[in-house]
Amino acid sequence: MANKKIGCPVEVTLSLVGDKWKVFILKELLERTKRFGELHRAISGISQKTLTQQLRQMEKDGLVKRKVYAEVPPRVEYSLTKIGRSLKSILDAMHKWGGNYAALKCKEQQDE
Amino acid sequence: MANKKIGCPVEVTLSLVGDKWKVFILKELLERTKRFGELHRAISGISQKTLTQQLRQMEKDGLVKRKVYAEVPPRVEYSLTKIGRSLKSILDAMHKWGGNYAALKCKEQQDE
DNA sequence: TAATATAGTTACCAAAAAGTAAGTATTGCG
DNA sequence: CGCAATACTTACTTTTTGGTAACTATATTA
Repeated sequence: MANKKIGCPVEVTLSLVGDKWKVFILKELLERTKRFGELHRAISGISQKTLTQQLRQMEKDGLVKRKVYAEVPPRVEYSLTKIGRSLKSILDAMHKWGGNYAALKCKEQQDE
Repeated sequence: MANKKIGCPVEVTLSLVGDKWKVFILKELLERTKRFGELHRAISGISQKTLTQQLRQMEKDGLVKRKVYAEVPPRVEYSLTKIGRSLKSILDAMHKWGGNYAALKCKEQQDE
């Protein structure tokens, strides 16, 4: 498949934050640094496995920083990097557009 | 799953354009109105089935208009609605961010 | 009359993503 | 000693997504 390799910059962005789990994680971490357990409780419906996977990918992508404390029971804190925080503008744009769209659709339904 | 129902506006947006096929279709139709076959040839790697599915969903979502001509062989033209065109700003934001990110990553690699 | 072109649809199969549930590691505490 | 707490990891299963290839419908054209 020719489109498998991510070429276009839009696809780059999409591959980094184009799914709901990453958006949820981003939203939580934009608030503040959080621990693994906090994230798990905050994002209802996500499994440990998926949360770990997404966080690891985001770490690899340079969006998230993972800090492990040498304690028992273990403590791991996740925070956004500068690049990660810069995604806020994208989320804001999507938020604004989505809100607008929902309002339009709502009005449309009432007209029927 | 509590997050299945799309609540947050960001998710609304993501559900409408959060995958590569829809982005590709949007890119083609932002150029101009195109026929089914044109889209199929322009978007390398997409199958007829998937193209149809995505177009139908986008039509349902009010992003795309489907115009059927009563001809044989059949002619069907797809174009963006006003709402569909308004997604350009989102794509542009993603394009800009993605380009920036790629440039950063590229520089980073050279530093190693 | 038979082939052609276009825009699909359908049945079947493969791959990817995500959930479930159980297991791991470690140290402090009772 | 044995249990609690936290952050995972792993094996297995389910769900979702998408591909392939064959089939359809029909006016026009040779």
